[in-house]
Amino acid sequence: MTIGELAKQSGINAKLIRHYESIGLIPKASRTESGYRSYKETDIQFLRFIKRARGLGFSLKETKKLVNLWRNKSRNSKDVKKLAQSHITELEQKINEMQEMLTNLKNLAKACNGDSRPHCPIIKNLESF
Amino acid sequence: MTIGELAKQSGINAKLIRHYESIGLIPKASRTESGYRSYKETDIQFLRFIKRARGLGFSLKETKKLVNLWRNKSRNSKDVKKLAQSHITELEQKINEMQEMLTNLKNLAKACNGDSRPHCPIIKNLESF
DNA sequence: ATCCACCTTCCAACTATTGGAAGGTCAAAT
DNA sequence: ATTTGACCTTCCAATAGTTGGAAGGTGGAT
Repeated sequence: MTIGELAKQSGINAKLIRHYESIGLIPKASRTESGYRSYKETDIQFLRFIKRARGLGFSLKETKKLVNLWRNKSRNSKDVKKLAQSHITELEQKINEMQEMLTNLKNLAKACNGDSRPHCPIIKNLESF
Repeated sequence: MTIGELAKQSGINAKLIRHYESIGLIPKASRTESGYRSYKETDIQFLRFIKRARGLGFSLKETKKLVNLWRNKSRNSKDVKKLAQSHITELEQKINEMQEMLTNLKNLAKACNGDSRPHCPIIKNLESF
């Protein structure tokens, strides 16, 4: 299976698969005589795992840890949960930050006439609040 | 006023001020004979404006546009509002994405025992859902 | 004269992904 | 047999934003 086929099957494009290999997130692929990367069926599952972890917002480092836990048949679910929990906290923080930005900005935008005159509460607010 | 003093007054550190200058977000500072950057009082206001725009989540490009609108005494508040509105939309999208991640992850974490056994719904979910 | 805190520039790291350039390979059609 | 197009290879760079260090110059006080 070529990298292009794997990309199609996994939903991660070839460029990114090579990149993931280069940073050690995935192991080095075996090669054909001519130097093409060669993959097995199980690699599809592997990359899909990564894609899903990324889809939950895990960083590449966290994803790497999750992969290791996945591989480790004698893992403690505690360790997985801990990882998830800390990511949950991060997400909550970021959401709260952005939510606050959003609220502020919405209030400002509501107060702005949005016409052809220069007066603007948004600018006023940025000038000094 | 040196860059260090400006940094203290504006809340943007010296390194970043130099960087903002290098990318053209702020104009090139005048220099003393020995080559030190030299700033005026009004530069504090300027940098604070930038800091606030960043605090609302505007990108550096958007911030640059806001600076231009601020400078432009014959601006249309419409243009400011448009900028704000598109940023609001971006924020809402990102918040929604992250909120969905958060909800999914919370459900998985709740279902995970978090003990010393390997069974884990989080891993199960990543394997295939 | 020396010392410390500050300033200068340049280069690199971080996170994650994408893009291009320059070149090799495979399979099918001519 | 050769050409074409789609694929593969590596390497280097850009995106966004900030931070870090190295190597060296300057200011002011002791």
